[in-house]
Amino acid sequence: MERREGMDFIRERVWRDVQSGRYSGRVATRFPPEPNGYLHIGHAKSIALNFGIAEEFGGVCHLRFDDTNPETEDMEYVESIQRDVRWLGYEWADKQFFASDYYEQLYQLAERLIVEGKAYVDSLDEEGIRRCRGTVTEPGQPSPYRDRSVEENLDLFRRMRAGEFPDGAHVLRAKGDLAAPNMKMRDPLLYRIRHFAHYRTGNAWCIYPMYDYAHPVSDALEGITHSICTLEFENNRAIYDWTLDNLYGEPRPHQYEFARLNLDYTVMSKRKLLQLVEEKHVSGWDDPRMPTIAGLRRRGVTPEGIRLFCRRIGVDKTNSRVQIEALENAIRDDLNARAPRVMAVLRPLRVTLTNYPAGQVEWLEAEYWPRDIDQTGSRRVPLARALYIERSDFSLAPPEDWTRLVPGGEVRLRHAYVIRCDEVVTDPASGEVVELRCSYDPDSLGKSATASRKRSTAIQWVAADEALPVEVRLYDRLFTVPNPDEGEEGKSFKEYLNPGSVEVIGRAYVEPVLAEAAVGSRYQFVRHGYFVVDSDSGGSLLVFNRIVDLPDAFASKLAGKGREIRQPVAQPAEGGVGSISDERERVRAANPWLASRYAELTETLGLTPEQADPLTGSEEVVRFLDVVLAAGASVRAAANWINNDVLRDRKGRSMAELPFSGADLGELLCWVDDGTLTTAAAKRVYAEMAAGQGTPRAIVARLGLDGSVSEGELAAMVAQVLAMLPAKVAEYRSGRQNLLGMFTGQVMRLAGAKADPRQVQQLLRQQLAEEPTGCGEHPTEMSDR
RNA sequence: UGGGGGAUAGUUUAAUCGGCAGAACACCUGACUCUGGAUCAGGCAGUUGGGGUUCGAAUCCCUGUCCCCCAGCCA
Repeated sequence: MERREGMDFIRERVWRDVQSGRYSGRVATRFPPEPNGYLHIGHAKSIALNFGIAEEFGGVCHLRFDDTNPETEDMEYVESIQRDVRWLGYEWADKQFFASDYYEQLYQLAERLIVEGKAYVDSLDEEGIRRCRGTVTEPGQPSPYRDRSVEENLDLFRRMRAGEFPDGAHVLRAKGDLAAPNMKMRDPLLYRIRHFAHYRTGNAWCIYPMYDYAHPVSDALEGITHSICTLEFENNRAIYDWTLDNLYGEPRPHQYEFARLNLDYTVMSKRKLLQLVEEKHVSGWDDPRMPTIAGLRRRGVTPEGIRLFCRRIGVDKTNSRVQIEALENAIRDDLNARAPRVMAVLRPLRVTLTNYPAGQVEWLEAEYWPRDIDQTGSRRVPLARALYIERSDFSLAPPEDWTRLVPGGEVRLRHAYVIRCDEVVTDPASGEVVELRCSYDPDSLGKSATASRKRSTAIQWVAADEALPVEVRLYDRLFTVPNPDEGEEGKSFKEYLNPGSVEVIGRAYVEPVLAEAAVGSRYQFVRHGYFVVDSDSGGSLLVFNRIVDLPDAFASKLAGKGREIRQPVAQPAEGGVGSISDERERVRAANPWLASRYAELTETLGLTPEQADPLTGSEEVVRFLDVVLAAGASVRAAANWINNDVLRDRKGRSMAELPFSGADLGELLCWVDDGTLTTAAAKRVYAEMAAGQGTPRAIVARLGLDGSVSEGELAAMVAQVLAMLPAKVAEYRSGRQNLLGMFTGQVMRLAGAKADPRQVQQLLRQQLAEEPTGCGEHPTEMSDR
């Protein structure tokens, strides 16, 4: 783990914690599904993140079932989750846990919170609690039960556990802050009464902990270091921290949030997926159109393909929607190297080779792999007088650039002969083409194409009588719109279901060699896509699922353009009222002294309103400014430095808490004003001051910023930098002027802050302008001039 | 509306805490090909708007805009 470059923000956090020894170098993550549904591709992102981090940092990842709600959870889901995580290629060994195993500890810890006066039993009903919670703009009101004694709370809580009360009679709540702007902190619920048999603990409990309480404690119990969850839990972090700060000390687990995955043309919420299953819009959780892990597996996608996809989409905090093409492409990239090629005809058109002897069958050698795949192997394919080719490989009226078969034209049968279409037989009634009568060129087998045949495509085919009839299921996106969750007003996501999301071809033909294909084996049907043998195969009938099709450059060209481009939303023109500056304006309106100082700054001291505004928002800032000015600094410098640097460092504190005084800053600014220090040097000094490293005078002395670099020294450093970057120098000379900033940065790093960047740039321009002495290809030699 | 989070090519994302805006997918050209696949070469295209500080800003300051989350005894 040397390089942090390219790490997502969570890995970077973990990396820093490992470096700093925050957890003695330990890394423990967890994947915490609730067993109330099947895992989907969004979970795969989380699984890859949590297990991936554990692998990369030599840590562990726990599989924990977050089962705190008996009403929705079930063993079936536990088993499906185990199966899916394992299938994705992750191993948790003995690190499998259940929140339900912690019920007793959770309960004891809750009693402790009660004893410490941090939790209470509330006897308000659901409606009452809701009313007392307030709204996002109004604070909540305390429940009349909030001030019960510890004894009473303890007694009630124990009787809750003992089953003395019906559902909803009481709850245990944390004593939070009812006025907290974060709604989650307004006395969050810790326990509720549920007389409901739990799938693991049966009737042992009738009170169940809430997520916000059970989750952090479970993390702590297991020694988790980094608790990674999705963005919608950001507000819950406050309770997470509250719980663990009260029950455990540092080092303790901390929560980090990332954006969940959204995929175009599908839905990703468990509720909606459950609906699709229960209402039979799909055949089950493992319907090949479902974004579930089970569905993807049935579809024929490999775990490696899914992991490749997860790697490519990355991890961030930005809400995003990933294009379905990204998934499809990862799947293809994975399958390309592992699926042998075979021929299949999905929509057959009969071809008779008129000059091929009836009754003769010729078995031709055919490679399984194209040249560019590093695998070998072949099978034999039967050729006979009667064949099928793809209907779409023949055209009576071909579009421009057509390279397949036309009347009178030739085409290569893949792995076999070149044929010519001599006659087209049509159904007199419908006009439909029913048969092609062709002649083959016996001399064309294995011969490379002659110039005249060069532009023909090699099409797939099967021998009509020898081919194996199979069922083929072609899957397409489940929904007709990219985001079914956000359709028109009042429309359910189900109204966007794609009626053509599956097409079953009851009788397609494949090479006889596939007769022995096992369930789950994957092939590329040449020019069609990747297919897998479905578990519905049985008896004499094989069933193939299309996993993903192949890009078809010709088809997309014919269709016109590529995918539609989403228009960015137009931004309304500016206007409106700024809240922070508004606030300052209100302050000034109520404070004549501030108002007069604002007027003075703008009218007689030459500041713009934008500069004067932040300076006059409070009296302490104005007083600070006065001290800076008294020390002799110019108004302009004082205003800029206070606005851009001091106010940032003060954030959330008072001016008095700054580790330096106005006089210090004034002194520093004087040196800038009179040229003693460069701006760059002053920034450096200021940074030290802000870090509490002493007075400006002391810092200048300590860093050796007094005095200056001689022009000669500087010129030498410039030359040295240019010598180290010959390629960049060449680029610059050929016109990439914006490299000057990079050169400047390099020299400044070498010279330290006391060099004047303006002087550096002047020297750089000079040296770079000098002609490369006739050795443009060897710019290294330019260094010592 | 209070609070929390977010905004970099069409999409998903990098950029060593102020110094070369880089990649992948998509799209377009071309080469190659017994898959209109793959591969290879090239191209199009970006810092949410406006001001400021600085030699230099995606990054710092000010000020707008847009998007997401929170008022379950779900997780």
